Order: sequence, then structure tokens, then C-alpha cells
Amino acid sequence: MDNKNKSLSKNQKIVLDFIQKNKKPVKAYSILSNVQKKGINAPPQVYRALDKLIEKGKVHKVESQNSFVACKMANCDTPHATIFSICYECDNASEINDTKLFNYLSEFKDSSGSIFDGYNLEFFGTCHSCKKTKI
Amino acid sequence: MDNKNKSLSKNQKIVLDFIQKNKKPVKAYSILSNVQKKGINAPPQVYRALDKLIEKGKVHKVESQNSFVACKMANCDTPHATIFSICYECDNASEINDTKLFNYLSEFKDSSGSIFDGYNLEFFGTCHSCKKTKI
DNA sequence: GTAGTAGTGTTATAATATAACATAACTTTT
DNA sequence: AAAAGTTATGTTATATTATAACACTACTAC
Repeated sequence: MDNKNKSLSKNQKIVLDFIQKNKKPVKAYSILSNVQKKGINAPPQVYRALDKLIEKGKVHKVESQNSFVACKMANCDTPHATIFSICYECDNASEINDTKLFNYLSEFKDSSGSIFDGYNLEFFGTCHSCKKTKI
Repeated sequence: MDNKNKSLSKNQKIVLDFIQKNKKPVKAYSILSNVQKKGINAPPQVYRALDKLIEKGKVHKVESQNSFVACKMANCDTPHATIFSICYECDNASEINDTKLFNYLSEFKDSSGSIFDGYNLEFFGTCHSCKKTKI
């Protein structure tokens, strides 16, 4: 069985559980302050859990925000191939599931013909609820 | 004349000059320590210059590295539409100039048909010189 | 020539992330 | 079940990245 399907440790479960409760991406120190009652006391405990959750495909990092969001797919097998749309009004980030774009990027070759191991794509714009609010 | 073509201020020139001297992306505090002899003393001076240089399309931020790299195009008019390939051996980042991919992303519509204002795409892999070294 | 905007200089501090070390728990093999 | 190997935990301290806030200067534009 490969790494990503291994069961989660205690701290990993606690951290994932908190991330999944949030619709929006959450920050590492926000995770920390919210799980202290569960016995997680210090930043390294959070960051270590996050690292493993990312490896296992349960969580993705939103690089432009230094925040973390749960992957909605039951068994994400592409932790290093992520596509997000990010609203710069409300900071919400949603994963985009577009097979065509996904395949295009996965198979993309650079000018020398080399393929890549992974990618992270972040689209920026105003999300629908923020557009409505502005009218 | 729009913002991006305005001339650069003293600190902006100093910071851009240092970034351009480096082939690889550079970190903000590395910029700081290298331009202190030019009279830039504190982080806010560097970060303010970086913000403006990014607005003006002279510099792009590599989000996954928190580093900054000069745009090679003479007059970059798309500071918020960037495509990088990043080597996780040597941390080098190069801009990918692929018109087809560029247009695909610029025109990409989400499931509701909305277009985005910008995007940042980072491909990860081993660059050619690192591949050679490993043989 | 004064009002508005952009830039500078400075101190302090906030926010994000890791190093390093000691210990515990779980796995696999013998 | 004991030893060895690996993964996880707990903890302290510190490194790294980034911004707030305030005082002041310089450069447009009318």
C-alpha cells in the first residue's frame, strides 16, 4: 500500500478534522489555536501533520496565501497537481475539477520536451458571491 | 500612461538591479543584506520596492518559494499571468513562454463560465542541468 | 504654490516555518 | 517476544518572511 493510503495518526486526524470543518482555507496558526484543547501545543506538531496530510493527498497548500484546505476528493492521488480559483475579495479558494485542463497540464512539455512531476495553478478573480454583493 | 510604464524610483532601481544580477530567484532578506551598502536599511524598504516592481511587471514572485525573480520580457504587460518551471533540486525557476498555454489559461472559464483576472502556474520537476549531474 | 500622491526612513512587531533534541509508539523481522 | 527500523510525538528555542505605524520628503498636476 502506498503512503497516501496509510491510516492517519492522532495528530494528523485532529488537524485534518479541523481543516475539513472549514469551507475556506485555514492558516497554520489558526489550526494551532483551534486544536490546543485537543492536546496539540506547538507549531511543529501542526506543520508535521500538515506535511503528512499533503503527502497523503488529504490537504493542499494554497501557496499564494500560505493556507491549507482539505481536498474534497475521496482518494486524491495527485497531491502535487492542484488547480484553484481564489477570490481576492473573500480569500476563498476552491479546487477546479476540469479534466481537460488537468490533462493538458499533466502532459505539458517544456520547450525541450520534458514533462513535469507536478504543478500548482492558482487563478485569481472575484467569486460569484462577492460579485453579487458588489451590485 | 499606465502605472507599469512609469519610471522607477531610487529604491526600486536598486532592488531591481540586484534581482536582475541573479539568474535564480532571490529572497527578500537576501536582497536586503545585499543592498545595504546602497542605503537600504530595513525590510519595509525592500518589500515596498518589490510590491511596486511586481505591479509594474518587472518582477514576479515565485509563490512556492517566497522568492522574487526578474521578468525577462522588455515590457511585461501581464504581471498577474505567470508560468514557471521550478527545479526542486536546485530551486531554479524559469519563466515558460508558451503562447498556447498562456492563451489557454488567459481564456480559461470556470464551470459557471466566468473568466479570471490572473493566474500563477508553477510546474515542478528536475531541471536539465540537475538531471545531468545525477547520471 | 499648494494640494494630492508616491516614495523614503525608521522602529517595532506580527505571521509563518523549521532546527534540534528527547522520548514514545508502531512494524517487521528474527 | 526482543531487537531493529521507522514513524510519530512533545518541547524549547529560533529562523524566516512580512507588515503596521508614524514622521518626513519629493514629485506631479493643476
